[in-house]
Amino acid sequence: MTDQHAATPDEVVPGEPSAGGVRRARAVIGRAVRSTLPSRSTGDVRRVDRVVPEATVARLAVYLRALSALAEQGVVTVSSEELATAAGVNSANLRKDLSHLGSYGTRGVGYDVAVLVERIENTLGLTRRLAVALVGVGNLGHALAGYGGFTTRGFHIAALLDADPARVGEKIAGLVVRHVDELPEVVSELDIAIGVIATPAHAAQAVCDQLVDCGVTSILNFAPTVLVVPDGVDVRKVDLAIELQILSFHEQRKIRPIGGSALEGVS
Amino acid sequence: MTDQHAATPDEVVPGEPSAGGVRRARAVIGRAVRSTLPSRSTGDVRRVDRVVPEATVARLAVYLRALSALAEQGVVTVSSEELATAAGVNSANLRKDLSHLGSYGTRGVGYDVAVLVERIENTLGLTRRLAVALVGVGNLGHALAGYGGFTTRGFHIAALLDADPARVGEKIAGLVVRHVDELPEVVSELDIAIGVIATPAHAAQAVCDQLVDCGVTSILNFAPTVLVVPDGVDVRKVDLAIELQILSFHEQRKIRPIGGSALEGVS
DNA sequence: AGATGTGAATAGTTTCACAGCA
DNA sequence: TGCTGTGAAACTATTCACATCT
Repeated sequence: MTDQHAATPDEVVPGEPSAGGVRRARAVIGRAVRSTLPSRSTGDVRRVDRVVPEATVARLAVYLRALSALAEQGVVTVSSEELATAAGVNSANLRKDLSHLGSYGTRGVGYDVAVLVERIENTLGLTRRLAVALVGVGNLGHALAGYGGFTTRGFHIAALLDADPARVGEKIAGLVVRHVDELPEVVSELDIAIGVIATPAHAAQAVCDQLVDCGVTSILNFAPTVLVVPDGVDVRKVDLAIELQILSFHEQRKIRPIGGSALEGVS
Repeated sequence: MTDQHAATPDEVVPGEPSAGGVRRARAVIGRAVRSTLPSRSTGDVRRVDRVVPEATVARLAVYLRALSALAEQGVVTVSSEELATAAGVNSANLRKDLSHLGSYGTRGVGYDVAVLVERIENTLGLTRRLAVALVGVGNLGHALAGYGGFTTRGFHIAALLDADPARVGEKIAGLVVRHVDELPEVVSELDIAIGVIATPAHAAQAVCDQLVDCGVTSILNFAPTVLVVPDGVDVRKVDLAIELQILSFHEQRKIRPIGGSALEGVS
């Protein structure tokens, strides 16, 4: 199924039951995902069918970042309390999350940072380095191409594409921009696993269709549009306007009436 | 929820119960928010205390965009089915969402597009135009400054700031970059309601603290860091690396074993 | 008829609280 | 003793199914 997702965290645009062959992307958040995991980082063969809830997956990435920072500082062990604080979550939530990956902590002690890093990287599939194609090198795409975010572990931008002939041939961040019509060759030659759409809204669906036709089944969409994709394609969406509007909603709620029985707290 | 939130939906990094005075940002997604609403777009005085769930708020912004497109096409009425399709959600979900704003549909007919637009804009607080300050005009910040996303209804970028003296004075998108130390004056002079952090990770917490000190209580964070903020401050986060890692997780799950009892679907 | 609005059922997520192990 | 791992409880969200109204 497909995932149509609002970043955001949060985020959070749900799926829809099927109608024809093509349906809306399923919500990334909300459903647990069956996962076959090696049960230990030692080379044992036992495999356990586990379920990692969507909400947990999103947080694992956060834990991973916090753990990497700890590892750099030479920290060897963390308690759930410490790591939870660093990640901004409740410690019980963290323990529950980690329990979905198996038991890797030591009671009375905590978690071994290195072991946990490896375990999470494995779960998220970050041992491979997935090739990313970025379509649309306008304002935002240009910035994304040079942004450090992609060079994080597990990904590399392998190709830049644009529909504008004037931009084709331009060199950005060491890559030459190719025409979007070359997508089929680019995808197969470079083994593209993830497509990032940073085009204007009106072009996004067409680009998305092209990506899907080329066999790309994971898409990150920065264009302010709902993408329609076939089953089996995951779409996540990052939408500035929506984030701002959500903040606006809460901002509005903060304004206290003058004689003020203020709204209790904000939460 | 403090919204420490992944665009994405997913996002979806929860808050944490208090510990000292300063706690983690509360999760934006997950808790309903009490909202005092005028009950009709007619000028009647009746006010109803309603609750709008967080998940609903996030979707209202999506509905709004779809409705605007419909309005431009001259469409006067939509059914929940049509609008739900355009927004990529289940129609029952949409109806439930809208029911939180009151009853604005007509049975047997559908919803009046214009009425619904106004109703949602009101709920999201988009009648005011909130002033946004963008801190960090590096790669990403530069792009955001020029990006159309902010000029969406309800917002305008009022100030650009950076810590790098070499960048101060530069003119971007019609605005002169000011030094981040001028934040207090900038915030009060321009009545900044939302701070956008597009700095490197290591600078983000300091900038966040400055914003909060200046009285800004809504923050959109593009830096890959968990921000710690006092109660009452909302943080939403857009995190590229996390989005990619979530896609990676699902990508990994798609790979079928060769003799393959494939994993059934992906969901 | 046809579509809304909503109670009830279901599903997913977070938090509590504590048993159990190091 | 201290911290993990986890059942159970609480809460939030989604979907179904249908009464209700135009």
